[in-house]
Amino acid sequence: MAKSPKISASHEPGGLIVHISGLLPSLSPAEQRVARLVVADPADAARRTITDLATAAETSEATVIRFCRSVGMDGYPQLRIRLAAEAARRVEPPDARVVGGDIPPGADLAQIIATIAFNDARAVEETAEQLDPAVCEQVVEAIGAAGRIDVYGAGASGFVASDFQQKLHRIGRIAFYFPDVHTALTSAALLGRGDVAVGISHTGTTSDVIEVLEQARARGATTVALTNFPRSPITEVADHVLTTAARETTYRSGATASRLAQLTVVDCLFVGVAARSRARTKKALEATAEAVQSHRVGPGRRQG
Amino acid sequence: MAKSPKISASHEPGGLIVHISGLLPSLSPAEQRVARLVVADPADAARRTITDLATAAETSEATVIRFCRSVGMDGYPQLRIRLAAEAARRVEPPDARVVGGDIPPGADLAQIIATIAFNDARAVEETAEQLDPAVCEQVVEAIGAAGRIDVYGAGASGFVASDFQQKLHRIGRIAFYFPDVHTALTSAALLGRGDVAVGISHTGTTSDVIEVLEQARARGATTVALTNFPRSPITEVADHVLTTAARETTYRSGATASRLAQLTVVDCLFVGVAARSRARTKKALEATAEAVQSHRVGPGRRQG
DNA sequence: CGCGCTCTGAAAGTAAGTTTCATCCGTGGC
DNA sequence: GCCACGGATGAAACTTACTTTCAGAGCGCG
Repeated sequence: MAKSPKISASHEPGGLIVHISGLLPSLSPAEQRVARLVVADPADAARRTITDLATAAETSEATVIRFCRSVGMDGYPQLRIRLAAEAARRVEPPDARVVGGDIPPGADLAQIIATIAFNDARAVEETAEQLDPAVCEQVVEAIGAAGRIDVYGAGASGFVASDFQQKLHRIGRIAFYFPDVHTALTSAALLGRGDVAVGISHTGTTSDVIEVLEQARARGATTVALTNFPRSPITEVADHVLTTAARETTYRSGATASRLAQLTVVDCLFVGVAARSRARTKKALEATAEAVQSHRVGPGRRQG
Repeated sequence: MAKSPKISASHEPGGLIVHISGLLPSLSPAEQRVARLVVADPADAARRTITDLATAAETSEATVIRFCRSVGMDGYPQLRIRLAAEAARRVEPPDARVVGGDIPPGADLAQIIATIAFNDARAVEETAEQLDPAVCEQVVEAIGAAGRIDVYGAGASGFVASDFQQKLHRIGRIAFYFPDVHTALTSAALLGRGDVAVGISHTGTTSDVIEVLEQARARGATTVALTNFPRSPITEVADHVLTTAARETTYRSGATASRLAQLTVVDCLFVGVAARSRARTKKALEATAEAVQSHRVGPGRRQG
């Protein structure tokens, strides 16, 4: 009874393979053949059935089971699962990611996708990391208490501005966005104390947006700038500056990465504002959700 | 026939869980119960035997097998192994992150930011992981060769559609976006062989977009759908289906996460198309960059 | 109201995993 | 040299897990 062939492996979640190769010399010849197969290619072993593996190791199923017990598993299924898990974990590092910014000319689409996703995700994460919660808080406060909110942005940043406007509108705040500079200027001229103006510009140098923000500030509104560059001109006309962290990249994927970063910031502000007044917000959101319901088709089930 | 209930999962080494949650709404009730258990705790599911899992989901083994097939697996053992592998890989967030998606009522802004950023970045990464390069390739080909490209999208997806249109336009492709359904329908009616129509809808159930895409297809155009749900109605009128992988979240941050995922896909397509014809693209990009230069202030670099 | 449809679980059937046991083979005692 | 012993091994019996089949339930539709 004392002769337990089972060597506990439960305490080492990570090192199953190592564990097995350590035990290898202490195993019987037939079990060693099994062990070698397993160590050589865990993922492959995990895919095999016990009969399959036994055949490959030129032995019987019984021996494979004995092997499982020898390395501390209850049975073959458990070994399989542990192997699969182990294999998955150790596959990760060898992915030579194209971390740089630019896409190599000869890249295939899979590579392009990986690169873009990496950069995009990175931009989002890094933006969040460097966002100053205190500044956000102030902005949220200002927006939450504002009589009216104007959001400015041109070109690519215009989409984000428009998105922000729509979000605020959905939770019942009075917000505007103007695709046209002149209209925006006019609107800015009508702002006053307690109102908020948000200017979005990736480079922070878009003169249209700066001008409008300046105007808003002159009228007494609280101004907020969202840009990638903390010392760009737009920051000079802003009471609060929020920055994104899209690396300087080429025109190619950079544009989108910075957009995503901006959207993330906008989302944070939005949720912040929404969280400030749960009840009112929820009601507004439900109302708008219902409004579009009739434009949805079917139950979304399979084969129509 | 082409319409197999099996949605290929073989090309996505990482995104099984995401894949499953995307498929969730298209599954039958009993299968959904199984799916939810699996998504909620993949590692645990991998440990269970099929009978066990069936019992836990209050259904029969047969249903579990059906579920396996529905998500593209050969059988239960394969699912188990894939789940184990997946679970192992995602052990990453051992920190008590608010992964669920929803924001707790008492959360402070820093927490909110962390949560949002995490979910957003996640959506981007997971979308890229499960994107099928082969399908992308076909879409890129089609767009690259198209006489004309129409991009459709309503509401939030409209921003993305518009973004895509603008991108394509910037590299010299003839692309259109219509904020209005009727105009879009009219345009779709004018499409023909060799043209491409792209429909964007997160839920895949937006009737306006589906109708327009259907129209485009009837006219002989190549149709592309971009949605989060691989079996939603919109996929039935599309020649190529691209999916995003934003988890089902509440309206709050979910909306932005799905937007980011969509933008990432659009960006991939864009870069793909651009890469197809470097020379022409580059010239077009430089020209457009110059055009907005006069609207920039100062030296365009940081220190304003 | 009945037809056809999908969804579902019970039960039968098959394959996988586990145990048992007889055999083999090397070792050491007599 | 012969025999008893014990671990290692695989064949076969056995058990459990997985898969398929099928009939009934429920639902939408004409």
